[in-house]
Amino acid sequence: MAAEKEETAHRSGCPINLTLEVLGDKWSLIIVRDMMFGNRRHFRELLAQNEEGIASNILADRLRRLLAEGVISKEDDPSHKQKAIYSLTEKGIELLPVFAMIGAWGRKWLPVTEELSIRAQLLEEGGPALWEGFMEELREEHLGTPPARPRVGPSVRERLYAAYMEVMARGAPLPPP
Amino acid sequence: MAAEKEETAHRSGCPINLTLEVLGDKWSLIIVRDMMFGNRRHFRELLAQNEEGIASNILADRLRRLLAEGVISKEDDPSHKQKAIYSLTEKGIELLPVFAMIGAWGRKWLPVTEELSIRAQLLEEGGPALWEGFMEELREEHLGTPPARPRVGPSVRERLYAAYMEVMARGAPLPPP
DNA sequence: AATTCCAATTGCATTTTGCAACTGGTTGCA
DNA sequence: TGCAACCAGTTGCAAAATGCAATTGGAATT
Repeated sequence: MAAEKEETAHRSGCPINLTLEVLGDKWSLIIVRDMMFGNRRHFRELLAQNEEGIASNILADRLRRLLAEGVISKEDDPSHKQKAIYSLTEKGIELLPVFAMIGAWGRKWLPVTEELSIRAQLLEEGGPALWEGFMEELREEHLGTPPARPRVGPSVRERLYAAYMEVMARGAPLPPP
Repeated sequence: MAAEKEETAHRSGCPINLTLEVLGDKWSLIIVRDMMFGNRRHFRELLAQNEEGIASNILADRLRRLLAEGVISKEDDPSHKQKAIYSLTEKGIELLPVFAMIGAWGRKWLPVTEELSIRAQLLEEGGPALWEGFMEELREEHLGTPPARPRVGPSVRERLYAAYMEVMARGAPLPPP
């Protein structure tokens, strides 16, 4: 028998490198972003509502990989025999601070549009306290974890969405119908 | 004449997406990491001392792209007519918090080796105050910015390197000769 | 019974990656 | 002065990844 000692061979044991081996392409984090901030849980939602126009074969491939890496999980939708529900795992939820930092950097240095960067701005201004609140919400939604204490007022996701809508209402260029 | 209205076409104006368009591959951040934490400034250093074994054509291509994106800069080495010195720009230096978060995530969730993750651990424990100190050092080294106030004691880079050597001395597996 | 919805898969052309060898020039040393 | 080592890449080529459009087989809706 040939050797197959471990799961996969890695280029190195450096945390930066290993993260890039898992997430270092142009689509994986886009999908996690849509699940996290856009609350997309089905293949169709991820495909049709994606801002960047991901192709269905790429989406299927990346979902498979993220699943294999334990960043997301997949289960049957009880109401539809052929619908699958994708959820973030704790490993995936904890990518939030990474998104916050990447978003802040992109907002500062790249030609972002206002309506798509307002969420990044709020996340940056809210800091770790807001991140933790959002992660708690994600644990409720994706892991079924009961809330430590009942929430008062709108959720972080609702606040992010409200800010987005407000920018849009102020006359930001409309996204394609 | 055909239309060529802007520099490049983007998939969307989302900060996450734009960052991925610039850095979303398996090598770009590896190169920035080596420049930032390993103090590699020449092509040969980046090529030969790279832990993951980058190929020279990939390295040349990524340096070209990072240069075009303004993440790094390039100048002639006055001492060697054919040596080029690569430096981080402010835009590149400000990737440090992104590295800190990615490193923390990788350290928690991926099979890192101790000797290659000790730096990530120190960066995580040091928090934003340490990051700012390191970024100040990088501005001195790469931008020539005079220090706001003279440094006392070892630099952040020296401290990170000392911790790495200490782990190695404790008997971590040796890297290949 | 027909249409729409669902999560993908297939075929194919294009692009990117990875590997090894090589290039034209410069520098250091005997 | 000559030669080896060093420098920043480039070249050629095979393999893999990506992008696009069309399609699949079954399930829910009307």
